[in-house]
Amino acid sequence: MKVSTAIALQRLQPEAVGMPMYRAVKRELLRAIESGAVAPGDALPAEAMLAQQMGVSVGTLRRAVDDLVAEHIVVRRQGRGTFVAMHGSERFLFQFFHVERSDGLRQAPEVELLSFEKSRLDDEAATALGRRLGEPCLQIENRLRLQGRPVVHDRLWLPALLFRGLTEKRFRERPSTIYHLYQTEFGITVARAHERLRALSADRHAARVLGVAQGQAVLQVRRVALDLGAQPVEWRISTVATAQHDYVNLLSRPV
Amino acid sequence: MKVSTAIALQRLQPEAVGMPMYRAVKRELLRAIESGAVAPGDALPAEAMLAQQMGVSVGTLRRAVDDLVAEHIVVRRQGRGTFVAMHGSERFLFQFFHVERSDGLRQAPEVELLSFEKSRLDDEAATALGRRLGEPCLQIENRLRLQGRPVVHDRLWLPALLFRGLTEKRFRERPSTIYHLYQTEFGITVARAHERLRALSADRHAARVLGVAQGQAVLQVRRVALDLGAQPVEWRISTVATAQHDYVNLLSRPV
DNA sequence: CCCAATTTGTTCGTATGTATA
DNA sequence: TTATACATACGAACAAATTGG
Repeated sequence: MKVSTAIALQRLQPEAVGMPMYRAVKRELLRAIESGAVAPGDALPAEAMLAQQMGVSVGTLRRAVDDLVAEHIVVRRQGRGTFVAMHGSERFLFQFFHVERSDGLRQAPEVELLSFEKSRLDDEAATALGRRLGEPCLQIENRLRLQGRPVVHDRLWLPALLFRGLTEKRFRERPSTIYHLYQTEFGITVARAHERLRALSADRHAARVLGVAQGQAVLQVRRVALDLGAQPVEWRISTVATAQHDYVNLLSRPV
Repeated sequence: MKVSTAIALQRLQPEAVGMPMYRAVKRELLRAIESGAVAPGDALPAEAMLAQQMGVSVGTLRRAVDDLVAEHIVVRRQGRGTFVAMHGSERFLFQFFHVERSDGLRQAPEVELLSFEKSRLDDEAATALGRRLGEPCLQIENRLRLQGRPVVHDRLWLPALLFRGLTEKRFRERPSTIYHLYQTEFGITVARAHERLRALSADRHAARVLGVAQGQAVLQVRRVALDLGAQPVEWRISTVATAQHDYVNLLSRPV
């Protein structure tokens, strides 16, 4: 694991910016992370070093990092350093996967690839991704199992321009989560997402994949995933069989 | 609006507590708010005053208040003060109401009371509320309209012991949201909630209330609302007609 | 096992800026 | 205008966790 001792950073002048210093510092750090100057998993330079480089006090630097921590963009470890957050199963489960068994049992799903093909963005996907209709994309279909049972059917649309060189083989042989693959192989970090949920009747395809009766009520989750710069990078429609599982949402978890 | 100039607060000794001072300060402030020493809408004493009373620096005091702000328990207003957060339509919409029209239009619902009766907790409600089976409760049924259309059917279970003296008249004639009523009339502040969502087929009752076909897929939201001390105070089952509306969830909103 | 160096975590105090009444 | 309150920024000291010798 690389430890950055110094990275290219702007020295900030007080008042030169129309915002508080700690905001400018945050933007500068974000820029360095987005640009790849510090890769996921790497440690940032120490706080004292960063503060000196950018010409601000340690307190101001920490204020900026506090924000990045709150957004899960970096993680602090006392005695070790501050690291660019990496996507892995823990974070996936915590931040991006909301389905668990009705009795509260929470486990990582087993993912099974159903299909992988080059395609073009339809109207809905193009709109969601803020891209042009008909733009080339990769379309991927997964089935997720929990406790051995098929529970989620995922369909993903990825703009081909953002994922150049992604093949079925590379996708299938990823060592960790999908978002980990985006991050390590394509420099795309999913920072947050918007989801819209609705109930509908399972169509023939979804029913077959999930092993439920056609017409059965299922939960549909439509997600746009955004990168660090808030640019849409993935459009996903998940269908969830909620006979024995729930979609869980915690409103205002305690700190 | 009352402005507290001094409230009963413990003076904290460093090291006397097995946690950082700012955590102890936060707990002490929470205690004061829970006890009603500062009522919702009231201003806390100024930061300098609080810091002096509790024997900590302003920086430490602010660190504690930062946490309370993040949890929406208090709100700061520069130049005015720090206020105990009040439940109102804005907060309701922002934190506890997740249904909006599919095109993204977000409005406060019109609420219509369908029934109000004294009852007893069934197994499911008792479990959710952490109370004994058969304990007296109030059971309330509402219909919520968005853009004139019936969209949500709510059933609420309230432990009678926590809402003594709540009558249909008082409930019906509340001037604002339900959570505002809990807060102002019963000293119960809903601070957060857990929700579990699933899809199912509308039963006859829900279908009639929402004006959809029986057997139509609808979204069911089961919510436990917790007060400041994390005690369950309300159990609610909402049924949402998602033909033209969605349940919206923002994962990691930016700060 | 202990020590020393490094890094983040906590706490203090002070000064100045900005918004409000 | 003045006073008050929160917001930003600085600098310093020590505590706690980690790592490597």
